[in-house]
Amino acid sequence: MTHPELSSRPRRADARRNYDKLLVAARAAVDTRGRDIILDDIARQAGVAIGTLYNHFPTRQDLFQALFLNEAEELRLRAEELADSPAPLDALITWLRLQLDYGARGRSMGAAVMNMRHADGSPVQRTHAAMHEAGTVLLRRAQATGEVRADVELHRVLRLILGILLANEDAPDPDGAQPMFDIVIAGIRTRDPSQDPPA
Amino acid sequence: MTHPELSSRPRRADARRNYDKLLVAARAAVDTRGRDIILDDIARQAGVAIGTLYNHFPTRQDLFQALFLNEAEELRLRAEELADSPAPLDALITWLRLQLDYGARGRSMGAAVMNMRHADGSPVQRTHAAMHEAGTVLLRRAQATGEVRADVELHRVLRLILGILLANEDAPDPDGAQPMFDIVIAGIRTRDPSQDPPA
DNA sequence: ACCTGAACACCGTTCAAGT
DNA sequence: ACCTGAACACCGTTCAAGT
Repeated sequence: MTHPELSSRPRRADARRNYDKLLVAARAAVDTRGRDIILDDIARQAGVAIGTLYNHFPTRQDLFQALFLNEAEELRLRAEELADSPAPLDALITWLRLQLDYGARGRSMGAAVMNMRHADGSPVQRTHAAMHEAGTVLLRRAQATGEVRADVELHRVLRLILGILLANEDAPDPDGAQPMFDIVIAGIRTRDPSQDPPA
Repeated sequence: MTHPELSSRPRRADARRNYDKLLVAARAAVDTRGRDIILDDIARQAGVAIGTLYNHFPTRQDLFQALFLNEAEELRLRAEELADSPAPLDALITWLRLQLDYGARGRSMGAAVMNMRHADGSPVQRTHAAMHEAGTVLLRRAQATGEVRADVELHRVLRLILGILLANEDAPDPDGAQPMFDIVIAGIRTRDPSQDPPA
């Protein structure tokens, strides 16, 4: 479930149990309340004292980071699976769609965390970099066919997807993400259809 | 400065002074702290008691709405000025760029407020509707030339621009808005350049 | 018709004492 | 090496008393 080499999961058995219970409770809290989680509630839900929460996660960021490491790892894996698809453009779009879906589950907190600056060599930074590299492969392949513009940079597209998630959170129309996603996809494709391969 | 017919600006002179001082202080607070304004600070900065702030603005939303009515009015005016431009696509892009610039000034709170659902007939709702209609004229004109896709809806484009603003707030690269904006513009244009008018 | 500020509630964060 | 929870700080919100 968690990644021993990346997270700072404690060694002592009871501490590890508390750590895991906190993550489960925090994940549930984020799914319902987004960024406005109440730390006291999470600790109570996990059955530990508030000090224990602070012990494992000194800052709010530490908690969020631990929560979404797995998500980023999963997205890296999905990118690697898609990397030998015979249809590079479809593979890229599929993966970007996954970014949108994952983000919607965690109330966009995962994408938001990955969008921030992180200390070099830190678990988040390395996990993010790995996901980013795997996604870049998909992008380069789609660019090689001439279907996606050569000047497109992955981090801008991912940030646009984060923007779609954020802008739809308090929106009157909660199903607005898909058409916005379609505009972004259209925006990274080459304008001249003659560059597309034969259908 | 404020719109008598739209805002609920008080009639009594002293109350009106307090109301205005609160708006000035609130605007400064939003510019620096974004959505995380501290109501106590605003009241102190305005030189009134906290109860007076609540008196004029029962909820946080009321305060934000009062703050950004003028901004939406200005954007409506700009759209009307651009409506008889000889270059419809440029006019639309110019106006969308203004949306981005205005949003960046108020830490995206203005765009966020306008993106929410409002009670029919309320000042915000009417101001937003007026801005939206004026912008729709620009969009329709650009669609009539065949440069912008016919299925594009203005509120989705505006929400994408809000997304750009939100996603760049905690971003490592604060100048990332422009290239993201360019992708969105490319995404609403027709793919086949033959539909564009001669350059 | 509006202003004031004390009072209360809620949540975040620390830290001395414990195992 | 970790857990506990009381203690404190901070901020939001209400409301009785005032002008």
